[in-house]
Amino acid sequence: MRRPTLDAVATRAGVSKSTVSRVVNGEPTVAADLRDLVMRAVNELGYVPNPAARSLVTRRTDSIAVIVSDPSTGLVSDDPMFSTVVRAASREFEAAGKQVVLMLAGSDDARLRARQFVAARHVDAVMLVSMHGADPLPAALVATGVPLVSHGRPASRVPMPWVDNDNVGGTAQAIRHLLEGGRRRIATICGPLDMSAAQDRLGAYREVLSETGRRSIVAIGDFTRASGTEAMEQLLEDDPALDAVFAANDLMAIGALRALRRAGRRVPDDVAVVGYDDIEAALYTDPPLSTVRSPMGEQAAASARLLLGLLRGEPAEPVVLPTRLVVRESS
Amino acid sequence: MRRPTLDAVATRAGVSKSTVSRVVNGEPTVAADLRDLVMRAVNELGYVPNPAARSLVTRRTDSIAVIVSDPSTGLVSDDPMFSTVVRAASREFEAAGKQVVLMLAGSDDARLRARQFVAARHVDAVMLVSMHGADPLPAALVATGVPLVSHGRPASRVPMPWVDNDNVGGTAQAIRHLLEGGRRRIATICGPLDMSAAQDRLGAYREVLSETGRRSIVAIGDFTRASGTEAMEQLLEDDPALDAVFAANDLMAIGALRALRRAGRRVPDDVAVVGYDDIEAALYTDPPLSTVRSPMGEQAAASARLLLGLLRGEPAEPVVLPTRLVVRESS
DNA sequence: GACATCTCAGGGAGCGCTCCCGCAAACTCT
DNA sequence: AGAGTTTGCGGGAGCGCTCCCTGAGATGTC
Repeated sequence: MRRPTLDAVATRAGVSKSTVSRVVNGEPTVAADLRDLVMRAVNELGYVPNPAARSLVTRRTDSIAVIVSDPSTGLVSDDPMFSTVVRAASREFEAAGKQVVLMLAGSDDARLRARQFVAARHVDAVMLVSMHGADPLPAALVATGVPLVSHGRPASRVPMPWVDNDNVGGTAQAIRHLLEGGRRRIATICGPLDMSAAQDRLGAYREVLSETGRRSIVAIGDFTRASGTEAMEQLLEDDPALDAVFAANDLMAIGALRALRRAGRRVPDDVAVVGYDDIEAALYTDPPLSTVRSPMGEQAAASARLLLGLLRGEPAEPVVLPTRLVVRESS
Repeated sequence: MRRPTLDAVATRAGVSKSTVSRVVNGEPTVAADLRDLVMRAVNELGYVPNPAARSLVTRRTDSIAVIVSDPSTGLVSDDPMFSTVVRAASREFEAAGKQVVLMLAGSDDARLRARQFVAARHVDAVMLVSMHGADPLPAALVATGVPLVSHGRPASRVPMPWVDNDNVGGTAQAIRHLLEGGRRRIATICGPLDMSAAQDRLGAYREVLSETGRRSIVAIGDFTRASGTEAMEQLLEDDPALDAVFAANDLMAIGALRALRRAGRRVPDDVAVVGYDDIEAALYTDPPLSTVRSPMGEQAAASARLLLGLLRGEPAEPVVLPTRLVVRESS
């Protein structure tokens, strides 16, 4: 038993396919009585348009790919960024009547699939999330001619609009705050350097310190809790006299807190800690974490809106959202 | 300028559309030399099949909806379950060549959209995540006749296979552990009671306590950190002499730790705390959290595999995955 | 060698929809 | 009142693919 088609509805309502199509698509040029007739037939038959047939002729799919770089190695992690960004973007897209196709660009294989998928015009547009600089996917997608937007400034120079938060300004606020608090040996745990957010935050840290004639103390993490712990241990070994640490995200700050606790350092008395992002967990650490609030959900929503605008033919310029320091008890 | 079609490839290769179709779909009944000829034309033209045209005739879409209940009220939260489950399921589906369409079933409007979307056969199958008992969506989806699976046993009686973890066994282990540690007044912070996981965990808590002749001390949360803090404050007020608390998930346990800290109770000396799930954050609390390890990612992957099996026509039975207590320093 | 069987390529219908075109009826205007 | 314009509906081509059917040539059988 097959689902009812436009033709079936037309026959039942005693009108033509064209009229049913017009009614279903909400065109105003249909007489009210005919419209009612058609709607009754639609409801009686439980008619739902076939999206494949529709998009075959319209060349639209009304769906948007959200492509997230996802490390294929290791376990799935509970990255709060993923949840916040994907949800916020999804809400925005769904409100605009667009379907969200989620793709994880972890392996080379997955990236190839994503490329093919977009090339096949399975989606009308693509939103890229947390791409690494070395990733060839963004450039490959630009070549398909599909509208694109990046959540976060792309690390490599690819021509596409993006939305980011003020990484430089936010970091500068954090470091100045530590300096004003009398901290003299301020270390940082930075993120993976092939990502623009990590680069920008590290750059701003260095910039502010060099302005005041202080030297940088850097350990490299990868934005995970575990890497924060490791990096902190490394820092304590490198410079046991450090009195503050700026972690490039909260997850690493949480990891650093653990390392400090195990090393017997008191926070903030011995070492001040400041994170970045202000995820919900930052409120629940002991002591509660000072951090730079980045509007992650807003950034994702703004990226989504930018892309929707692009789809309507509006121009798109990069957007930088403001950040602000939230001082709690860890600094 | 339009994308190349099957016809274009056929003309270029000097064969028929049918042959190109066979080659593209990997059918073995094509002579090797013809196959090479076709593949060369495909590559030269950059041909990618049009998925809409294909699914119009095959009545398959090769995509699967993952529908997650998402509270429309309030901010987007950084629920680690969302990240873990969605990623694990996506990986499984993508490995099987299926696209994942993510839908958030927050508002009634979104639920209606999801229903229509599935009714339109925009997807071949549906995976439901963390549905509430009162939600009419699961039953509505069953009515569409699309293959379904639920991540977590559905709270209401709807006929669909599901994968869950051993909520009862896991909770029982946790409570017995607290009893064996000499705890006498064991409270619980349970989840929203319209969810089966919350029901099962609360039921097992009550069961074990009543076996030993002890009374229940219950506060209700909603699986968020904030609700854990509130519930813990309530519990301390109701029974200041309590010496242990079992939180129905780690997020609420983390919230409870905060309330205990603010109330000046030492963990585990004054109050032992045990959570549920063993999310990564449980390792980073102070003290590290004892918890019941539920294989969340595995559960999601198993749900996905069950659904893929269903799609291949295999039968599907509910699955319950084992859990195990992980004792750390909070108990 | 005659006939049946098998293999593999091509022809073409048809999936369900949109949208252009044409036509008839209803207006408007001088 | 007649010609021109507008409005609303139906007819039908065509989107790009799959898959059934047909038939030519290769292979097998006695």
